[in-house]
Amino acid sequence: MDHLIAITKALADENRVRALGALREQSLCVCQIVELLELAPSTVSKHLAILRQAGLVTSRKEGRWIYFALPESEHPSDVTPTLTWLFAQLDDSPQYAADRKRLQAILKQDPVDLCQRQNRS
Amino acid sequence: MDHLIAITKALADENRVRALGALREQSLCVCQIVELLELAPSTVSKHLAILRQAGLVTSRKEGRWIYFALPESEHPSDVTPTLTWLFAQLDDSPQYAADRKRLQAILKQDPVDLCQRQNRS
DNA sequence: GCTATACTTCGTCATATGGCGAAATGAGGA
DNA sequence: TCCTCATTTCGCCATATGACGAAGTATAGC
Repeated sequence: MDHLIAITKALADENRVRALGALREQSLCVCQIVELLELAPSTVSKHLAILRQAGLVTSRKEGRWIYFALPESEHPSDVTPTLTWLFAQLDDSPQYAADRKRLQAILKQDPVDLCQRQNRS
Repeated sequence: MDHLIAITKALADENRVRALGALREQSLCVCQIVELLELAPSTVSKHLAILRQAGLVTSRKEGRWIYFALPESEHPSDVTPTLTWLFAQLDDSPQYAADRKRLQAILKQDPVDLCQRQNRS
């Protein structure tokens, strides 16, 4: 029950749901999610930590960057049904559609530039 | 998206999830859910209002009693996939098993007695 | 009508949550 | 070694949430 509630609490925030939606197609580094959600890096970092503790995302360090991704579906503690349900709910959402579109533009930019612009402001 | 977040927020509380689990088999009046959750009637009422606003339960007045139930699966705004997912998650939960057992005992009691005992304390 | 009572609404409180900026961490490159 | 910089952790604040009891609503029964 504790794990289930950790999952539902993690999903009970629009920005965290949007982050999951963004990770549906590919893994992303923090600065790309910061760019999408337009929140402070520290805030996004906290959101991602909550998602990770619930087992809804994994993170992998690659040099100075940390990439977040959805867990492998082969993983034992399986949150796949949860994500399947969530994405089904998301498919009709205008917010999700808008995020997908904006994400395409973000992915075209160099992550280095993204981060530097975020630190400057 | 707003509706989705209303649903996830409604599910982000253990007592509300337990209430949904209790309603899986049959509809219940408020005093029966009060008895199960061991919370003040006013607290339970608020929880049920949140579940109702999210469309996860319906309520039907019958004399002095108000019965809560899961929505009919034929209903247009369908939360069935949500409840299906939730119950699948719940099936392995010891808390859910314990609640089911306790609920059997509660159902054997006269609701009138339940309510009167709750008002007395 | 009046009373009893099942439930909801209101007011209040303690704690949880989500936001930010400043400081800490840790890996790459000069 | 020292600096840069992507990310996290910390400290703080405003608001949201969950709990209760008291007061309000509405219905059954006298």
